[in-house]
Amino acid sequence: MLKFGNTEYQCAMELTLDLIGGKWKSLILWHLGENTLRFSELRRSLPQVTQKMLTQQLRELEENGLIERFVYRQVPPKVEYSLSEAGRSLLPILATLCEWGINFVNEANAVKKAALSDE
Amino acid sequence: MLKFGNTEYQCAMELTLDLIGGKWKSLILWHLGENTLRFSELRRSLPQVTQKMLTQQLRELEENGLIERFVYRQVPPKVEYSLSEAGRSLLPILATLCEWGINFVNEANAVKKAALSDE
DNA sequence: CGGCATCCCACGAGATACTG
DNA sequence: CAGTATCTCGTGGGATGCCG
Repeated sequence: MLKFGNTEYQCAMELTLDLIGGKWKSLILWHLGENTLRFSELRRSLPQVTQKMLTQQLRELEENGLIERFVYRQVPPKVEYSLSEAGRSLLPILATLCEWGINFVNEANAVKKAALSDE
Repeated sequence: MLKFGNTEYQCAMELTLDLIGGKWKSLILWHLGENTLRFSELRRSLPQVTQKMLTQQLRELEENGLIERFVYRQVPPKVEYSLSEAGRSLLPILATLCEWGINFVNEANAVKKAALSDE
């Protein structure tokens, strides 16, 4: 039995999904990568995500200590986001996941092509 | 640019999320693991997921070739689910993800305890 | 520029009932 | 037992407008 915050989890996968399973979270983490990005840059690199959703997911990621938020006290405002150390430790795993995905579709497409040329 | 089915993806992470990013998908895959489970067994191991949701996610996983579904033609019906080869190839990555999650909360809790004893 | 606050709708998902 | 089908409701999330 695992505990984090005020929630208890039956298994580690549930816990992990709460951390990075949000609709856009892993995509955000992945796009941040080793970079530090301004809010507007992040928006541009994730056009599918609305501003509201992006803000919301960023807040949750920050709360859980996966990313860091740095506010420049100036006008006009400037806010930068970057991965925390914990966030960075996740990057290699996300990279593996991506490779797996690419591999998976490549094989799937290869199988389909072979089937077509059989007809 | 990647293509799978009739969808095009800007980046591999998007593609991967479409495959396993569904609300319960990775949890289902993880619980299946090396086992073959009947529908009812799966339900019992995932009490948070309603029957409707479970069926739906299973269908999508099957469509994408991540799991296999075997129907025994008998009354009462019996249906078994197991990971496909592609699905099994994902298991090690999910395991790493779990470890990361455990590690993450352990460190977070340790930090919190240290802070408390400082007061 | 980087947000909240508000309004509002669509659809995700639960509950229930029925079937091969 | 392992599903579909139907109805329903709550809320996730889009659109818009305002603020430091």
